[in-house]
Amino acid sequence: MDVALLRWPSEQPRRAQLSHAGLPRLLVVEPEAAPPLSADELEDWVRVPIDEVDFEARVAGLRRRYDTHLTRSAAAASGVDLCPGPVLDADGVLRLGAGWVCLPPVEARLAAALLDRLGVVVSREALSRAGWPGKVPARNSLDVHVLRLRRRISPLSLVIHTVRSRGYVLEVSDPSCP
Amino acid sequence: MDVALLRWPSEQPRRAQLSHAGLPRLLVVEPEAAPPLSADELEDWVRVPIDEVDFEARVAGLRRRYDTHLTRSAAAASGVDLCPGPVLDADGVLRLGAGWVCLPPVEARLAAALLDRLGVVVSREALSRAGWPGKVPARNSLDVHVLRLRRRISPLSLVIHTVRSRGYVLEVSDPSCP
DNA sequence: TCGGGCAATTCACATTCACGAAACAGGCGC
DNA sequence: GCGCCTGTTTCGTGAATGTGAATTGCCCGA
Repeated sequence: MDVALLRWPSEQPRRAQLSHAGLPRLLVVEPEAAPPLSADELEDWVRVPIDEVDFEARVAGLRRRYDTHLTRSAAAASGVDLCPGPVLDADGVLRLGAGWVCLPPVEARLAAALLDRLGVVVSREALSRAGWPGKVPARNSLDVHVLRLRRRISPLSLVIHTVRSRGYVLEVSDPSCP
Repeated sequence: MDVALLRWPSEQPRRAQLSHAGLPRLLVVEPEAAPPLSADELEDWVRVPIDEVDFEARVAGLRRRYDTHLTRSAAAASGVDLCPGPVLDADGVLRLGAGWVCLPPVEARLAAALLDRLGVVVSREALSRAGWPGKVPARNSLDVHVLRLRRRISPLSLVIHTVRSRGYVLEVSDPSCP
């Protein structure tokens, strides 16, 4: 997950979308425009021109706040009503509710592709491209890795259904969190 | 309550005090100095010279975050009893609940880096930088110190998980305090 | 209905590499 | 000198990935 960059105030609608989705964003304030007013910890802003070091510091700060924010909401979800879907962070850690598993590189890429289309069929070709960028894996490699991914994520109540000769579908099977 | 203004990095100790006290603060970064790294939502920074409007916007943002922060903690306090996480003081004493252990310098720095991102993956590179500032330790030095740190903190129900080829995660394993 | 054929699952290795753990040695303070 | 902290060497173990082959299951035509 990365920090979204957008212009302020011209991209205000997108800011609202991101805010609603709970995603971190950095507003680049246009000249003469007033800075945004926000109490959202997942939002920050800069005015250009800006030193590159300072810019990176703003982005890094947002990332760190987002990470701790994810951790907090994962903890909160275990206790109360919040019900975020499965989330795969940049370190290959897949979280759902209170539980988490860490995925090795290939499986992390496969999981990312499946999560992108949660509940929708993902073709074997798309999975091959996602799991092995720049290569074409042997026919069985994908099967085996799907098998291993299945076993690894089953404790999280995540299930990969096969749609014969079409592809695979990732679904949350736990009824406690539709 | 107002936002505290202080120079960075020359007033670093005061920043630590304010951070510990949970008070909002705006760091004024001195010329040529690197911006602070922080995941604290009650902290922000500016580099002078700065437009007065932008400055006020930063202060106002901190105030708003502080207000919502107060509201949240009040709600949390009224709901369930506070459950303080592990704390590492400046003398290298690590406390959690009733127990405590004292950590030697290297392990204290590693623990600080892990505590800073409790529940989140910390890369081996980040840990190396944290544990050995200005040096690059041998491959196994980090392994051995993580091993020693693991053994030292296990009585406190603190666990360091390995995320293979990515880093380490510190977690509180005691179910009495999630 | 039966069997061929294909798709998918599963197992059984082999290889490589990251990490864990023990043992040892130097240094420093009490 | 003794004990603790630290760094280094060395070896073992397990994880990640790839590959081949045996097995299962489904669809469809004879």
